[in-house]
Amino acid sequence: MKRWTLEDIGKLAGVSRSTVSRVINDHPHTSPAVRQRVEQVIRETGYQPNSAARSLASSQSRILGLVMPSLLQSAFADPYYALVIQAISQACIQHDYTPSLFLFQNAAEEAKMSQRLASSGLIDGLIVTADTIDSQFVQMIQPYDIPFVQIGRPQRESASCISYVDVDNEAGAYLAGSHLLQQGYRRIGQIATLHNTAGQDRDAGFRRALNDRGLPIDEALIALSSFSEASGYRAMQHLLPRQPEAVFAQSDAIALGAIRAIRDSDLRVPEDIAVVGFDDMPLAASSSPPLTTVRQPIARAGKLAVETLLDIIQTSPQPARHIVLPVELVIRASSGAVS
Amino acid sequence: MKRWTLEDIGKLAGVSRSTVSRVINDHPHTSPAVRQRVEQVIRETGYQPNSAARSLASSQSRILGLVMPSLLQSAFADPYYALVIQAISQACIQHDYTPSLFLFQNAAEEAKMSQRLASSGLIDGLIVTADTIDSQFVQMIQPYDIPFVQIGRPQRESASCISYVDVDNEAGAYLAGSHLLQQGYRRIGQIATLHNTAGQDRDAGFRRALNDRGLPIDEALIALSSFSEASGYRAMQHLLPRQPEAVFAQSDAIALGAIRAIRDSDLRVPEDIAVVGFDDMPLAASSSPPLTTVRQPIARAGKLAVETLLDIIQTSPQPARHIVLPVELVIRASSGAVS
DNA sequence: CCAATATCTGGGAGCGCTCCCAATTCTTGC
DNA sequence: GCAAGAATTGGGAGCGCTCCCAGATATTGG
Repeated sequence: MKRWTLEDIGKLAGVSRSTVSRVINDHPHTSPAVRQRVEQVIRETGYQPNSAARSLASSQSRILGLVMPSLLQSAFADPYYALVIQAISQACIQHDYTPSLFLFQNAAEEAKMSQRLASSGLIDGLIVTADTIDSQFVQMIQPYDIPFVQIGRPQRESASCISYVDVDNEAGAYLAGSHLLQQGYRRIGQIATLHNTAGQDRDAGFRRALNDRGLPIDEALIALSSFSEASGYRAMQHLLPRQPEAVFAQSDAIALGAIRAIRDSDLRVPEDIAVVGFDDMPLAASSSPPLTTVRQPIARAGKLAVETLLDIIQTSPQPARHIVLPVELVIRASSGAVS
Repeated sequence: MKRWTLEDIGKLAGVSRSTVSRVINDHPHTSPAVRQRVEQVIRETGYQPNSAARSLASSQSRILGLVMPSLLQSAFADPYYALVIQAISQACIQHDYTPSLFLFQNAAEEAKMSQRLASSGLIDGLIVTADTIDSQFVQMIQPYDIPFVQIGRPQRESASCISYVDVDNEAGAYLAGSHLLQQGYRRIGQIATLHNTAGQDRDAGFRRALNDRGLPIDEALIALSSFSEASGYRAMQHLLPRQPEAVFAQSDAIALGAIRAIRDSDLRVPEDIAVVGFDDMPLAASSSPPLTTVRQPIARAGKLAVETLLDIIQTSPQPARHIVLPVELVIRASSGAVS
């Protein structure tokens, strides 16, 4: 297949380069007859404009970068990331943008790439999922003027000047905690992940739920974990001797691990210990028992992140956009509310 | 931050555009003194070459596309894909290439994008994970002359002329089957996924293992499934009434679903039914019981796919490269071999 | 029917690089 | 000490597009 150029197509259609360009970019001031003829030729030749030339001339690449800094091997296995990636990829394609993926293993890689990402012009904007407390990535790209949006709340100091799309983790955890209280449980444990902002917010919501009912927080019933099944299992093993009646796990993966730990000790869910998760992953509905959990709209968040970023690119970075999506409690068997 | 150009850097270093270009691209014929001066200026300014201009002039983008056609929402949740993506992203960055991700939902999207991917010059090469029997994607890009590598064996008709990186699914399933036979099991079931080539190969290996021991295949003990936990659960439910002594599940996700189904029927693994999986996902080692499974080198396969693709790009598409990686059996508790 | 305006079209300039060739400078050998 | 050759360096051309302006053509009103 020949590599056609605008000029070629123009010649074949009997018009100039510029006219073909106008047709392709849907600019006004082209007569319907000409437009049709050109479109015909484009269809017949299978012409595709050269993206490099386009980028160079228009100084925009129509490529969006998705950056996930310093993920542990296991952390990335959480289906959460797969869903985020999928949603963003979808949204990009829908808006005729190309998604590029940057998964970094360590700070050195981040540093090396941040400059390139920000100033080679390869990428029009960045979506960053850097809500771990110690991630430096956002600080590294802020000095550059590349548009970016964070998924998840940034750390407090910088939150106001950074655009982000988040889900209402605090409210979700509040719902989860309140639900367990409503079921009559009093010794309620939590498996928490405090090294990212989502975990902190969920922790805050959980505590507020207990406070609102006048229940003191028993710190011995709070176990720390990372966002993985195995780590949820371990955390639950620590909690078991303290005999909680119920546990709020900060993610579904953690909840699944916790359930496994409970069953391995020959206890039943929810009869002996009730469990609530967070995320509503596909797995949650079909686990044994089906998991009561807080549904967060991951796909919508991803889509909104892309659209917010495009808005920033097309209009102006100021003011920073802050979007917080509502979540809902999905009640299933694991919390003892349904048989 | 100013957007520097080669010309700017040249002026600052007292040399010409061309010399700076030579330094950046590590071409020979530059005096050490000049080279050092230029590198100094580049460091001070933070200059990054404009990728669009580079692509246009050199007609290569240093972008690799990763295409995953028509994945169901749930299929993508399988950590397998996350690991593949991670490995490929890593390998790209290592080789100074940028990975782009194309997840397609349906055939229409595939058709629309295949042409663009193949002939806009945006992408230097493609890695395709299209081993489902009915995927048309490979056929759609074959007419173009864009280099591509498939992960997983292509369908028979086209396998010889397509470069691919695969793992030895047949041998792995043979190992799994033989292992169960060696444990003394005779009524051995299989949960199979036949709509992709990996599943077919695993099926063949499993059957060969049984055949080699003179055991007839009981088709009633073979249940069909897709690559998901939930679907493994359902398949196992079908198998349970037939009372298999052991089950070979074609993936770890399926195996986990099967184990859940077995336990939900108040049977034990491995005492009542032994289970072997395939993949050796991170989860497999820490499940209850730990899963005997066939370890496939996903990260290595991803890395090799990238490197094979780069080799094709840099040298020639001919002859087609065929790489089949060995797998190994990892024996854990679920097959009854260890206490 | 022609001037005035609105609509359409063509071509020059330029985006920031790479590639190539010619010009310049530096070596080296006899 | 000077020619022949090798190592450096500079600048033109061009990659395929977009953007803009000027010229051509069509449309309208008086």
